[in-house]
Amino acid sequence: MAQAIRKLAQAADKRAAILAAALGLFNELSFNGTPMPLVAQRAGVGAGTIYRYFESKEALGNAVYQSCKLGLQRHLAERVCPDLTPREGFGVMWRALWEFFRDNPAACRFLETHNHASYLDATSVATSDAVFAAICDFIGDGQATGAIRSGEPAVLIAMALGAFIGLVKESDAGRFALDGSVVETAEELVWAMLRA
Amino acid sequence: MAQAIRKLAQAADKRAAILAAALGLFNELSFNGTPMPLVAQRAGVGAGTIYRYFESKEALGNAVYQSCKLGLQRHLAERVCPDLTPREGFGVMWRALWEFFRDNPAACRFLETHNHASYLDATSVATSDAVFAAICDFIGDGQATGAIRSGEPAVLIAMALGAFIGLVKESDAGRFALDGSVVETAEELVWAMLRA
Amino acid sequence: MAQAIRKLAQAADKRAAILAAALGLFNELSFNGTPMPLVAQRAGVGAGTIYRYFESKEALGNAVYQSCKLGLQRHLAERVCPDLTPREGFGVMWRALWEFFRDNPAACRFLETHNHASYLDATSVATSDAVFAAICDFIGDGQATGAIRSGEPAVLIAMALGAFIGLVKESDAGRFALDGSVVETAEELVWAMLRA
Amino acid sequence: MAQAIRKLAQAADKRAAILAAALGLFNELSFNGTPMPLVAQRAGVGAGTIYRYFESKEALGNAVYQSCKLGLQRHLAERVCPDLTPREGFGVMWRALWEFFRDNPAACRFLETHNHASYLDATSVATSDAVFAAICDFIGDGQATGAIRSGEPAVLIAMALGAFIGLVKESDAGRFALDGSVVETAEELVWAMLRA
DNA sequence: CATGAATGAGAATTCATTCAT
DNA sequence: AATGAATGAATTCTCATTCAT
Repeated sequence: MAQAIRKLAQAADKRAAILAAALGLFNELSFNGTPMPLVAQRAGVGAGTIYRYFESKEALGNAVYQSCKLGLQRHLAERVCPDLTPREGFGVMWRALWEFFRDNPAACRFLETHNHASYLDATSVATSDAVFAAICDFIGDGQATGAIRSGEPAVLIAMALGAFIGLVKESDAGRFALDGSVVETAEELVWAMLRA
Repeated sequence: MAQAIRKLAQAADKRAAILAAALGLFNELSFNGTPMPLVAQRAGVGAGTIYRYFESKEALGNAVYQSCKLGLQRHLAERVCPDLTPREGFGVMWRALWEFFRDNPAACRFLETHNHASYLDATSVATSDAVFAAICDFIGDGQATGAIRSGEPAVLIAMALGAFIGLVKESDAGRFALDGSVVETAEELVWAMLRA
Repeated sequence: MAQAIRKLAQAADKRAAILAAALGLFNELSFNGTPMPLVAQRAGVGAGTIYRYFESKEALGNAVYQSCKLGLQRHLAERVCPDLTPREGFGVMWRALWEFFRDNPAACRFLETHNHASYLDATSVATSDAVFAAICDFIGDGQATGAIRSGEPAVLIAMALGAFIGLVKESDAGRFALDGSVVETAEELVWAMLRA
Repeated sequence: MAQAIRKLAQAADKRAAILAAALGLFNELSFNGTPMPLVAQRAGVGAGTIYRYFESKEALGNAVYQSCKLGLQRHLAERVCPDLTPREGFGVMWRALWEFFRDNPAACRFLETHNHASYLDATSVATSDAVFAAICDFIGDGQATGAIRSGEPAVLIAMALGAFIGLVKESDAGRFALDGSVVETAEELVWAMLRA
């Protein structure tokens, strides 16, 4: 029994190592630019081993994508709290985004600065939609209280998230350092955009 | 002479056809996922012909990137005008972005929804930097008059552009239609973010 | 002791299961087209277990081949009887072939409708030669009594066996059903070919 | 124009070289045991070149099969002649088989001593059926005149062809030399089997 | 003894690039 | 200058075999 658990743990470790290696390389070289043997090497496993955990490169790409999206979802869900004013709620969400980026920069960059259209499967798209919808609900609530501007929630979210991703991309391009104080200022700016 | 000009015109046509074909395919399949023979086919030229106009696939990728970026730059430069209030100036720029997207959706998507890090050369990066800097200057001017919030211009630009790109990406994801009225509303929101 | 016997029995079972699984798969997918893990799966054993019973895939292929050939040999030897007229003797042998096919269709198809040249070892070839030689002797006896045509026995056997295998192959191709009455008729035809 | 023809000729040469190389190797190593690069090497072309002429290894296997079958069909069709007695007609066909083997031993061995079930496509099967049906017609005609035994033509053909293939296989196994005199004798034996 | 996860050499196939025409 | 057939290195993926458990 203990043995079986150890095996599972090892398998989970390998799976995680492969996912982590793939995430890093997809960021550096893009999905299509990353050879599987390189993923294997960085994960410290044999090339064939990847195929014990993932059906194909495409499946690996989707697994990486979903693992990142679900990580973000969990991160947000853990921090969101219903008993807050809209302004406080927005602050929580914005800082959650920031913490997610700070703690998982690779995941955040992979999700948001790459184009996944050519390989995402239906499950991945559904996952992405679910996360987006969850954030939309939050905006909808704020609109109900009159604290947040009226208008299609999806449009507001697209712009607010876009602003955050813009910060990530341009700081990656070396135009400024994305530290806590910038993020704090940015929070106020985005709130100025959203508030009624 | 007339012949020489006709030849140049043909050559320019072919070059343009190759660039256009590559742009479309890079958007659909990503840079690394696009085979050169497919570019040739869609451009209506022989595979070898591409190499008369571009040294390598990487060179083609950079040419596409620069052609798109310069298109954007030209588009913006043509519309910007020094004798406007900051609010008017911002409106001009925002609508210029929108028109650029409306008239060159492929170029806009390629520039902003893909990650080019693995193949961009120094010239491409410099072009990108120049466009960004030009927009920064505009913000700096507005800040000087006190009409635009203080703070690092690059950060403001990153967020404003990010909001626009967020609209493009999420509308592509089918979350809403990106039409003129949405863009008009969005202009106000972003101005709310930028104004002092 | 009882334990040791049980173990042997289990081992024999596993060996037999592996041989049977391999035989079926070699027929369906050919020797080179059959993966060892699939053999293991169909035999209900672990992939590594096969290598406790057989040195290599090639050794397994040879074991399957020899087991089939020896099965055929035994089948024929059990039925052949020295005190018969040549015609009766031929009838016995022909029907033995037919029964072998009826009772072991996989073995018969594997032996006779596949080309084993690329992996058979000396022992397998020797086994095959021995079976062929045994049948040749039978023909030689018939020739001695004048009941069977003169001529090289090997040629006569090649043709008679060939006719039988032709029936198997073409019935497998769906051209007719190979039932007892066809085989009975065929016996007469082949005898017409062999008799003096 | 002359140029275009030359190109076609070169392409046909390459295609033929690939088919010939594949045929030889499939005989030696079996279809599944033959690596594509080895086919390329023996054909004197690059590995990628094969895929300009054949979609996949399976397609190559089917092309080889069909080219051999059609070669046999042509060979038989050229020699068959309606104005012969059944005995003469059979002699013509038997010798045609023999000449086909003598002139195209690789094709004959590939067609008849290998099992193609795991990769043949519908076209290949149809080709095979057509050749078999053509030979069946011939037997049917002989039966109509009363010169050939009654019974299902397919069964008679299966046995007659089987006898021929038996000669090929056992001579390949080194049991005797398959020369003209053996084939002549064999003709009589098979006729003894077929005649009324 | 039995297992099956792990491996890496080798398989099929693709594709950036060249070059004879 | 333009072509597109040819190439072979590189890619994705498979599988015979091993070995820790």
